[in-house]
Amino acid sequence: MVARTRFDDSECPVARSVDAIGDWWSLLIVRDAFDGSRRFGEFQRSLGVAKNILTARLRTLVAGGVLESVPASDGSAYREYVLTPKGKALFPVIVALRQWGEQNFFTPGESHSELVDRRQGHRLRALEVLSSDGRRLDPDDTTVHKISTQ
Amino acid sequence: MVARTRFDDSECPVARSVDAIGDWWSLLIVRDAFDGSRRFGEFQRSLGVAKNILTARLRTLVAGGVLESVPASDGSAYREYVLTPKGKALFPVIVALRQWGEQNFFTPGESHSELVDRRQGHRLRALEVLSSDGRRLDPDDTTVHKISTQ
DNA sequence: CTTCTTTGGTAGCATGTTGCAACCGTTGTG
DNA sequence: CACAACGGTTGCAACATGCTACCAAAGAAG
Repeated sequence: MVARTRFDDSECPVARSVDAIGDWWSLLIVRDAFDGSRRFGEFQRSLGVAKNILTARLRTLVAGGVLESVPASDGSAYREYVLTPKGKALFPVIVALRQWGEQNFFTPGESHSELVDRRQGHRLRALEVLSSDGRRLDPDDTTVHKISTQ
Repeated sequence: MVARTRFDDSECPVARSVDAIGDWWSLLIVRDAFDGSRRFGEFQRSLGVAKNILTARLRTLVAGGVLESVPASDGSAYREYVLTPKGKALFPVIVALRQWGEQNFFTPGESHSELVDRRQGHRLRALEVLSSDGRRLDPDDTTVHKISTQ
């Protein structure tokens, strides 16, 4: 599916997002980028992914405007991969997946990595889906509308 | 990767979530479930996915506790697939992907489906990542901590 | 109760993608 | 200058995907 079936033409934003990211590896690359990974080798060691796959995914992410290839920050001749603004905008997606995982796939007390507020070292507040006037919304409180924007 | 490489043993909640969902089709199935699809045929027509793939994905999602197979609500002998509480907890993930897609992959004025507050018909508020004391957090304001919970 | 259609799959096969291991040029290091 | 590390590329085997055809059970029509 990754390369053959495309959702680009879908009018569902979820489908376009999914298509733009590419596959799960790509999402984990983005996660690592949020966690500070920048270099090819860092991603490779962290993920344990085959190098040819990593190469392909990094290329896709750069082509899709999620990552950007920049000169290495340490002055070496190598390059680094950093999140673009579009990539950083994936933050809520990663946080949402992280919180879902924490709540559903860890037994209480089981060790896991944790995303914390840098200033206070505290865990983040759980994401909330809110209406425009600030009410907390459950899935059942929402409905999908086919519209022309305008 | 979907079936061979497993992230189950990872201590990163994002990886476990990704592994639990399975693949992109599964996520789109979940999206459709949020949008009201319940029957095999509904998912199949909506997604255009091959039936054997859909069969496999539905099974995985049921096995993973995301969906549940229940008797059809219309009294027929067929079965329906509905979100479990764990599945409904994916709501912020879907909303986050949707908002990212809306903001990055549609030209202003381009038609797309929209998730609205059922009560008022308004668009949802953009998801915000917040600290425990309610400050809005950017990716750079956070850091990943390896901890033992407790 | 008989036939036709819909539903919800399964089976087999061609094709595409993934993962692995080996290789390789360039860059950094002692 | 030698040697290791980095960042890939290539080829191949194994696996997963997508397509089409097929099929049994259920529902609808008469």
